[in-house]
Amino acid sequence: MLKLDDSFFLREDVLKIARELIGKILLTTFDGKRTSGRIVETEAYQGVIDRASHAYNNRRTARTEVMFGTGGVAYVYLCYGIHHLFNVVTSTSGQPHAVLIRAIEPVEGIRTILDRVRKKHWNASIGRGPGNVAKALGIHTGHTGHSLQDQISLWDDGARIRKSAIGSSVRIGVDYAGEDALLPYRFYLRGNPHVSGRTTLNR
DNA sequence: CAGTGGATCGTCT
DNA sequence: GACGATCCACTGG
Repeated sequence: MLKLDDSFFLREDVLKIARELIGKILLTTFDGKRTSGRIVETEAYQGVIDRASHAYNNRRTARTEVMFGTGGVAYVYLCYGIHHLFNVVTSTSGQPHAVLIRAIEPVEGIRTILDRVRKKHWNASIGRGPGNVAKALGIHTGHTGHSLQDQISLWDDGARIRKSAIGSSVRIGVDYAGEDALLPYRFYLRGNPHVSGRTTLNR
């Protein structure tokens, strides 16, 4: 296992980073409980020029400020009052790019994960969808701004994903973004049961 | 499998 | 005061 260091996140090409994160391991250690999952679905949000992004048009607020800072940290926000959505902030200061982690296939700490999602038995929906990713790994809005080298970290475990195994599509739930809603900025591991979204999007 | 509606609250206007 | 980078339960085919 090789930890992804800052140089991975500081690059400018957020689409490339979103694609490369497919197959990587997202690991958290909270209260001595270690849980991890393989990333099987991501979405890129391309800063100020992307109408789907919270940072569109240089929109700086207390909430979005962290995206304008240096990459390699977490941006977690509350959606619909219920769901905590975890993003990886990328690029250098001033370029508010981010990658939303939309689905994981759980790897380590299955019992802890089952406790967190209040399920008794394993099933393929665990880790499916961004709200469920954060829930399974214990990530919440309080982790915004935290470095991705500590309690939350990303790893390359050596798994090699063929380019043809990664599909792309439009992003989910961004209808408000006008023509930017049509951009193919969502990436997923083909055939993986933990991937979210309609089946027609996942071919 | 697809479509619908309710839950729930921080954030921004 | 409106709404959202969602999820689940439930309906019908």
